[in-house]
Amino acid sequence: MATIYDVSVMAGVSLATVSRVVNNNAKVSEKTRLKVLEAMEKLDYRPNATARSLASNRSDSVGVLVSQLEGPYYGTMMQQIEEALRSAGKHVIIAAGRSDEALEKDGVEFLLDRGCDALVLDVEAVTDEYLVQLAKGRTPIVLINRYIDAIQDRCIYLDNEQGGYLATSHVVSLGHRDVAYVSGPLYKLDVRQRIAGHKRALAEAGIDYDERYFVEGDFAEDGGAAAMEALLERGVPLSAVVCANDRMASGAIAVCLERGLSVPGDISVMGYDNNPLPRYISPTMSTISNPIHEMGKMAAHWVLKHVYQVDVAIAFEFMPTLIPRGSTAVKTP
Amino acid sequence: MATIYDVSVMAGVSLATVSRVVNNNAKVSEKTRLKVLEAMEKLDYRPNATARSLASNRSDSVGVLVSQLEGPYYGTMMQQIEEALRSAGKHVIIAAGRSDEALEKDGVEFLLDRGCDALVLDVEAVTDEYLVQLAKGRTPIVLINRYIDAIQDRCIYLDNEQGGYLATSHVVSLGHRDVAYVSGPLYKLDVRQRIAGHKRALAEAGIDYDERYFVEGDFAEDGGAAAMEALLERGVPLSAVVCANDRMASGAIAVCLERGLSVPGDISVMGYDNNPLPRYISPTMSTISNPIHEMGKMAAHWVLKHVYQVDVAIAFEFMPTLIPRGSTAVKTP
DNA sequence: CTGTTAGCGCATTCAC
DNA sequence: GTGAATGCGCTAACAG
Repeated sequence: MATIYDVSVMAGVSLATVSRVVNNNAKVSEKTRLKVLEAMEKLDYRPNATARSLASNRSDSVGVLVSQLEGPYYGTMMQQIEEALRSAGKHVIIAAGRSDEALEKDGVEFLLDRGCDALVLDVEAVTDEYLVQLAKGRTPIVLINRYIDAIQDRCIYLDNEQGGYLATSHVVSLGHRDVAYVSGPLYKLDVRQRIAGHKRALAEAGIDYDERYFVEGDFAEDGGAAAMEALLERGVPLSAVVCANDRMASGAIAVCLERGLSVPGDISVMGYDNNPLPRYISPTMSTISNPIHEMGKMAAHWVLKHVYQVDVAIAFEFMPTLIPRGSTAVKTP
Repeated sequence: MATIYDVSVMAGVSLATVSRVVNNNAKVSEKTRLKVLEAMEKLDYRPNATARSLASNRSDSVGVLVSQLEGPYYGTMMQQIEEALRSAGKHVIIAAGRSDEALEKDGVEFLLDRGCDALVLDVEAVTDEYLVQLAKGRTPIVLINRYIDAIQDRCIYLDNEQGGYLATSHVVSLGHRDVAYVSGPLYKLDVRQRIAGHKRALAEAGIDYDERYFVEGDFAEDGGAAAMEALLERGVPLSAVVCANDRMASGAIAVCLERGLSVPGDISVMGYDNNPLPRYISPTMSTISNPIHEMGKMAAHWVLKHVYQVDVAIAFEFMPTLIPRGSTAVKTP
């Protein structure tokens, strides 16, 4: 592997001059520049990113920490981030936190130690306090899917309260009053926000909140199925079930159909996230859009703007929208 | 940020000694070790990975290049790789190649320049020759989903020919003889291998291969729908359609149902990959298992074994299996 | 068992 | 416009 020194020798110039033409950040006469370029070419010289990083204290790479890599959710986000960054010559180092506080912190430290120029975090287990503290450090961070007042200028988030509100008010507006809610794990902030929106929609319709209509799920299809079964066991009248994500809604619908209940004839079911599902599925899923890819892209733009001085516009808050489809319908008497 | 020097001063030892206790790779008296650990603790010392990498010529990170990050396919693979590597204290740097030769090469060079200890590649646009050459370099590489004879000891792959064979022989064994095939993009090697298996199954059943029963698709749902429509337009008798992946099979089924054709009553449809699909979908998808997560894990193990001297067993070839479900049935007269 | 010394490959003052 | 010198933080011989 040729080094900058080899190039300088072949070009008959100093090492500093080679560095200048490589980085194109100082005046170099056209003549010597050409000599250097020729030598670089001949030696197939490629700068050593590690050495450059050590000397300059920049790495041209940004760390991304997500809670998991699989599923329809993070893949599209990662794709957007990688794409936006790579097209600006920056690169991505990935770590997965698995919704575990220790693992998330470990991931952050790893990315920090690797000398990332910035961190994009989609984390849920660490505390606000930790993140606020982290934000004071030398490495800029930007949060996806999380709003913290003290560092709101680094938060790219979805208005989940509004999303929860939209979902429930949709079924309420169809005439449903016996509306159950299948939430995600309660330790997650966005889950609690969606619940708050759900409650607001109920209150607005003058419907009392009733614990018997609530089940905590796990965001997985089987969990949605189990939740649906639990609700049916409870023997309370039920005409609509709002789920905190599409996967649980799928499980809930499956249980209904298996028990001979028609969806949406007997029970309306709402999802959340707008996951891609096969087009021939029946019923199609009424859901709430979750523009996660937009947020990923925006997080990348935030980094480009604040760390690499690229001139791009930034939006912080994203609004969910209702996508009514076939799994919800007007309440029949 | 405290450096190793700060620690050595506070502990009253030399810089080399600190390095020894950090790396735990040489005898240090228990007494001085404790002094050092205490100083590290007090200063909240964390080694600078970049400097360490430059000095030692190792980075404890491995590069992973995939053609895309989104979709059900690569997420689960990435997850397995990250998990296996992280639990061994190694880390993952990701790049996406987007099935473009230039981008794939660019990704490889980036990962190489970052000083990755090894590369895991799931690439399709670069030539065998390029990869063989790359394998001769100083950085070990391992290939997923690609078999190259000259470097077979670095290939983790699925027997796609066999998968293609299984898919088609399944419907043939159900009595179908008018069997269409919707392939993926022909420039992809695994696509051609699946086709070869398809042809073998036909030949074995004494069915002549007929171009009118072949459509090149794009691995996307809409492409599968378009392919199905094209097949129906052709006006040839049709009793089964074998698709090169589940997503296209979904599109194909959608078109059948929209046209009032029953699946599998009128037409049997086969998928490939065994993607997760909602449990309430009807018909359920007959498919071929593609143990991509296993292959991801194995690639990580390969790296652990050959680069980091961890003692693990390696399997190179993975066999697809038939998963018959509801979208295929015995041919009715 | 411990300290000294020399780089790893490059960016970045400073002189000239 | 160009070169010489210094150091980024750490590892790895080599002595002792």
